[in-house]
Amino acid sequence: MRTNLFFSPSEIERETGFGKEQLRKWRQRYGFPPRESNPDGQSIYSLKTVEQLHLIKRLLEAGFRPYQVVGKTVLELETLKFQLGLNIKNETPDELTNKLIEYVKLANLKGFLALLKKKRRAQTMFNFVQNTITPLMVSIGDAWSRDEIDIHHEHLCTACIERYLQSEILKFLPIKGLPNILFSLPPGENHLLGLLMIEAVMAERGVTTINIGSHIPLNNLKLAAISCKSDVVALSFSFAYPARDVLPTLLHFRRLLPLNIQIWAGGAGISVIRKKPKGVKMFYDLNEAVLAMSHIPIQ
Amino acid sequence: MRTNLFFSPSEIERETGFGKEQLRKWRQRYGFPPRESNPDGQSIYSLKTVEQLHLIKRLLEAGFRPYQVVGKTVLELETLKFQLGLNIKNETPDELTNKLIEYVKLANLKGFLALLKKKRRAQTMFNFVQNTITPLMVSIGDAWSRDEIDIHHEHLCTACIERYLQSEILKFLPIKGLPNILFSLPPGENHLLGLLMIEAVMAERGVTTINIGSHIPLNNLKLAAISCKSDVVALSFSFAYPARDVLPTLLHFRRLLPLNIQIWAGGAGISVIRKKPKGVKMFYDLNEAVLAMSHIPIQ
DNA sequence: ATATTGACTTTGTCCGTGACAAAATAGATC
DNA sequence: GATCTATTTTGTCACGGACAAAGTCAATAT
Repeated sequence: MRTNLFFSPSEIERETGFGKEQLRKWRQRYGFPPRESNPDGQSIYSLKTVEQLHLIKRLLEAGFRPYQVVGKTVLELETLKFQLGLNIKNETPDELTNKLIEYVKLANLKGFLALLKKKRRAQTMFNFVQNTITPLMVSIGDAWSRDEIDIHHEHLCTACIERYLQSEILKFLPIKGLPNILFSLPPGENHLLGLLMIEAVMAERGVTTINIGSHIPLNNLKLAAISCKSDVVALSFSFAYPARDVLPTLLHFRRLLPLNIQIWAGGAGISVIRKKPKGVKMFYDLNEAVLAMSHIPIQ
Repeated sequence: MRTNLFFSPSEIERETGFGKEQLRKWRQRYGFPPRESNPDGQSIYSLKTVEQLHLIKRLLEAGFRPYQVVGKTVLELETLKFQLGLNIKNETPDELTNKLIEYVKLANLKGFLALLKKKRRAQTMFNFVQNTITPLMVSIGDAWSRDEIDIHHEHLCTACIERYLQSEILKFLPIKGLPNILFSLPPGENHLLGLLMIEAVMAERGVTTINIGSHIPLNNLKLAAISCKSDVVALSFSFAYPARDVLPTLLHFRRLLPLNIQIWAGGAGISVIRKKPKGVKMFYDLNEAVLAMSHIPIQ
C-alpha cells in the first residue's frame, strides 16, 4: 500500500529521527548512508537505506555504539539483531478491538462511535482510556505496519476518538481545591490524542484542566502557564517525536518556567530516554500520573 | 520581569521556527542575528534577539521580503509594523466580542465558555459561526497585531472554541438523502478552526460530515474519500498557508480524485488566488457553501 | 489594459569540512 | 570492587560554496 520508494531528507528526519547533520557526519566517518540523487540532482534516500536506518536505530536503542553498527552491511546488522533476539511480540487483539477496527475499515463511523459510547458508559474514563482506547490504537498501528489497513484508516479513527474525548472532557466539572493543569504539545509535535487521553483522566478526577493545543513556543507557553495560574504543565511526546529532541526540549522549558510550576512529560516518545532531566516528572503509565496528581502542592 | 535569558541555536529553532542554517545565512548576508557568545565560546542568542526574530517573522508573514526586514534595527521594524497596522480595518468590536476577549485575557475559560454557550443557544449554528465566532477571531487577531494580547491568548481561545465546536458537531444527526462531505486540511496546514466552523454549519443542515483532520497525504485522502463514499471533499486553507502552494495543491488533488467527487476549497488562504482551477469550487463565504450544498448530485 | 515571457535577483537548503564539548570507554589507582 | 583520570567516540555548530526554487521586473504580445 505504500507507494513512495524514495524519501527526502526531511522525510528521513520524520521517519527515523536522525537529523541531516548527523547523517552527513556518518557519511563522512563511516561511508553510510550513501549519497544518492534523483534525475533532478535532488538528494534522496532509497527505501533500502531507510530500512537500514530503522535497523540501526533499533540496535542503537539496544545499546550499541554508532561505530559498531553504522556502515555495516544489512547482513551483519541482521546477525546482530538475531543475536539480541529482538522480536516483535504480537499480542492478539481482543474481540472489542477487532470489532472497532472492522468499523473503521468499512468507514462506518456511526457504528464505531456507538460502540465506543456504549463501552464508555460501562466504565470510568480511566478504564475506558486504559482498556479500550489504548489497545485499539496499538492494534491500529500494528495493522498499519502489517499493511492490513491504509494510513487514512488510522487518521479517521484518531480524528473520531479525538472528537469524542473533546466532548467528554467538556462534561466534567472541576472540584475546588484540586490542582490546575495546563496541557500542551511540544513544538513540532502534532499528535493530540495522547494528550487528550491523559487530560480526560485528570478531568474525571476533578482537576481543572486547560488544553492550549500545539505549536506554541515554549516561552509563550510559560506565559500561558503563569496567566492560567497552573500548578503543572503537562507535555505529551508521541512515538514520532525525534528522540534526540526530547531531553533538550524539556531542559529548555525547565529553564524558562518558574520552579514552583511542575513539568510533567509523558507519551510513547519519552520511553527512549534513559536518564530523567532534573525538575521534570516523567510518566510511563497512566497510574503514575493519577497518583502524582494527588501530591501536587496547591499554590 | 528582568531576566537574563540566553538561547542556544537549537532552542532558537524551537522558539521561533527559524532553522539554524537559515539564521546562519542571514548572519552571513545581513549581519543579523549578531554573533554573541558566552564565556565558554558557545554561540548564544539573547532574549532581545529572540523578540526581534518574532517581529521579523510577523513582518515576513505580512508579505515583506527578508532583505527588507532582516538586519534592520528594532526601531525601523516597529515603524514598518505600525504602517502595516494602519491598513487594518479597525471596526470597533461589538460588546459581546469585547466581553469574550476580556475573559480570554483573564484566562477565565469557564466564563468564556458559559457566555459562548448562552449565545449558541439563542441562535442557529450558522448565525453563531457567522455573527459570534468569526468577529471574535478577527478581533483577537487584530488585538494580537496591536500587541494588546500575547500569542498564547489566541491559542487558548482557539483551543477552547475548537473543543466546543467538536462537541456540538457530535450532537447533530444526519438526514438521509443529503450528501456526504469529507473535511480535511491540506498537507502542512495546522489551523483546524475554520474547518470545524464550516463542518458545524453543514452538520446542522443534516449533511453527513466526516472530519479526517490534518497531515494526511493527498493520495491517502483520495482513498479515504472513496472509502467513505463521499460526494465532496472540503479543504480549508488558513491565512498562514503559503500562497504559492494553494493552487498546486488543489490541482494535484484534482488530478488524483475521481471526477464524480467534488473538491471544495475555502478559508482565508484562498482569497489571494486570482483564477480558480478547473474542477474545484472556491468558497469565499459561508452562504455560498450552504447554497452549493443543496445542489450536490447524490451518488 | 491585461497576460505572458524571459532575464535577473533573492532566498533557502544542502554539502563537505574543521572545531569542539559532552558522553562513553578504558585504564590506572586506591 | 569502586573511584578517578585519560582517551576515544560522537553529536552539534560554524563557515562558505553551490544550486534550484521562488520572486521581481521590464519588455513584448494579445
